[in-house]
Amino acid sequence: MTESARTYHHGDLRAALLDEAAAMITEGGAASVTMRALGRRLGVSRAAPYRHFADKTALLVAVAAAGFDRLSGRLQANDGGGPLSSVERFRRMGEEYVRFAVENPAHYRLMYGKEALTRQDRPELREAANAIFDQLVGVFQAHQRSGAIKRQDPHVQAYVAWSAVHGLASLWIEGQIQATDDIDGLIRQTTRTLLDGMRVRRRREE
Amino acid sequence: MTESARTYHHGDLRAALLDEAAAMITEGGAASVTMRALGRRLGVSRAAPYRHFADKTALLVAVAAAGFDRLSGRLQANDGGGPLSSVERFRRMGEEYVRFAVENPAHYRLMYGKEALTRQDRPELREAANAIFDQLVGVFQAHQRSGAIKRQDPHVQAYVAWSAVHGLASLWIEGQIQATDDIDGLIRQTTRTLLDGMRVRRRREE
DNA sequence: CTAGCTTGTTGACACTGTCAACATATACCC
DNA sequence: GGGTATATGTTGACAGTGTCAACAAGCTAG
Repeated sequence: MTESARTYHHGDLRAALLDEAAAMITEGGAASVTMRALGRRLGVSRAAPYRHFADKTALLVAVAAAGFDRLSGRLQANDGGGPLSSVERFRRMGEEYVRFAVENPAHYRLMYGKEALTRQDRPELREAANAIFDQLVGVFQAHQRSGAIKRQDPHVQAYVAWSAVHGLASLWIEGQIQATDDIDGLIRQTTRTLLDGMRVRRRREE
Repeated sequence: MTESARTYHHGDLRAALLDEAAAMITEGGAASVTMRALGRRLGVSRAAPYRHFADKTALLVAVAAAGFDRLSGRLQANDGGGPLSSVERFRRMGEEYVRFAVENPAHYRLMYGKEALTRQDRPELREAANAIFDQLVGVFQAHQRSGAIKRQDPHVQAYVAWSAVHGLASLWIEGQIQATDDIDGLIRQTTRTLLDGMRVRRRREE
């Protein structure tokens, strides 16, 4: 009514729901997303969303999956550039990853936290997360080939690095880091410490 | 009625609520905690909890605070031991920290996630978390004094280390790490990489 | 044009957090 | 002791939630 002669059928409610849900998440966190509010905001009835998503969890899973796509795209776009050294590739990847989380805190939480998404295992999300992880593993493999870091299961190295970066993003998002507001500095310190810690060294130490 | 002549007054409802809420969190996550269910499980009416906690968030904050106490206690108990090297102190601290998270996933999530606890700033939780962080900073100060790692703002080092450990715990809890079930191995790799990365080195590199 | 599928709507149910009004037990004072 | 204030517990009520069933409107293929 307010908008251009809205017909009975919405047109593309599914996409609109995903957009609107993402907007609500940004505004007030995942907890603020309500099936009824979604309908209200889109000028549609409260049960309309159920024609497109089995339940609220399914909706949120779809939003999270979209988030993974965006993150993955950003990481890849940032990686392509020129013929970068593997050190630089890793550094950039970490920075971009944390930046995404910092810019989209609620969205990031939804993607990597199980709280809002019940405890159910969602294969779609698992796959999306795995794809990003595999990208990271690839960087470490290249990095090993260049001879800069220890030869060792790159999955383990990737887990360690991912932990550090994810942890930094999480703590920052949850407001646990207050002593400084220099997130970029912390990111640099983190990536440097990781790379130094994985570097080959003369004297073995265990 | 079922229990030893329950009187009108419960005796110590407040403590019972905290215990029961913690139990429910363990069983079904923070989302499964319901004021009404709490009353039901304790044989008390649905509004009774409101005599002890202003609202549900206050209850959960109290539970989270109790969790911080337990974690802090565990870390300290584990630290006291003998005259350990600072390397060993850090290693143990990291291990104990992750172990706590792995053993009490929902509780840990509640402590460090803002999702379940609205976005409000809770000074009590902040303080509790800070106390634990300060403990970590102390370890790094000692570690610097022993000459093993770079002289640098120990807060930064502590943030980097905390990030890695918190990230590992989070990823593990959320089921993101599946390639291996050797959490202990990952903990060791993480702490070693961190220490190596902070070690003093001959040739400077930037 | 009509039959059927898709997408939307409304009514209803059980559940939630929370408040106000009321009831009972305990603590304390004379 | 008696009596009153306070702390603690109870019930009724309200608005809000996710979700389903029954119904309605529009689109699409024959």
